[in-house]
Amino acid sequence: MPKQTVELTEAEWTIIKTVWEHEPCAAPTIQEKLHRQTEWTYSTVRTLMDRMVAKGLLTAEKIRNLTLYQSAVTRQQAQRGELLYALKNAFNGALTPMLQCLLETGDLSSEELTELESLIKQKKMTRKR
Amino acid sequence: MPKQTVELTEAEWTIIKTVWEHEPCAAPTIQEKLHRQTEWTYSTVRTLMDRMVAKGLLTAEKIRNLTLYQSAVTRQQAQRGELLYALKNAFNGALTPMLQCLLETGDLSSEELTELESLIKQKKMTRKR
DNA sequence: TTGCCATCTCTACATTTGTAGATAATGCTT
DNA sequence: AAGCATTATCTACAAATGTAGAGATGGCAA
Repeated sequence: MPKQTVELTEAEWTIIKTVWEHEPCAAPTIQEKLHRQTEWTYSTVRTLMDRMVAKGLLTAEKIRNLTLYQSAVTRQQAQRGELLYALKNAFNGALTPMLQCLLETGDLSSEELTELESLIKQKKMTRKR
Repeated sequence: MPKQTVELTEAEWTIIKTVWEHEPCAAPTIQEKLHRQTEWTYSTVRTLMDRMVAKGLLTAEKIRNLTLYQSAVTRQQAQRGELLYALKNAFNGALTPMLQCLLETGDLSSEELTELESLIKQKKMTRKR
């Protein structure tokens, strides 16, 4: 069964996003891809990734001299985890205020707002089945 | 000027939510209020609160033998900070996908959905001013 | 005035997170 | 076979986070 509640640190987010884009991939690859953004050395990336394996966020398979990594949680799961964390701590589990705050926070274009409306309509449909 | 990016750890969230409800208040008060929920000792609560003062999340004023605390960031600010953190890390800054994921995540009643719709309509109004 | 209770102060310590160097092993190239 | 480049291993360490005990202090009740 998949991890119930996925929680990632900021550095882990950085890593896993790159893994999702390149998996299966080796640590040096990730290091290169991130180098511009983070300046992390190979050691840093490697340590992070191995810790993530220990936590069940990634899987590693060793082939000869190369360790190939893959994500063990999906983007969806991770995103959901992040949202649930915020929901629980910042909003005491109340979804509507959270959505409200998010709407206020953002610069949404009218198109995006319209898109949201249809998402909500859709959601309404599904709900009352 | 207020802190523009507020970030709280989970323990800090627990503390500040109780402070918001009782401020100005002393550490022992917070400890009592949280006791059921967290089992934290006075020392723990106190340490946390003093660290939060150092970070500018709370303010403290000493009156004789009593230290009175108050929040230095509003609930709004803190909530926004949490959301911005999630937005940046989990959604690469893309608001719509975040909202979408949130909609999918939650058990929203039709009433809540309707409420959201009107929020969006309102937002649309404001936008095209 | 004595002692108790509430509150504070200081220090401590384990774990997690962020970061990385030094050294070893592997395997390709000549 | 030797050397070079790539990758891996192991160890380290500072800062942040979570948690708390021991002892000092101040004020009130008897």
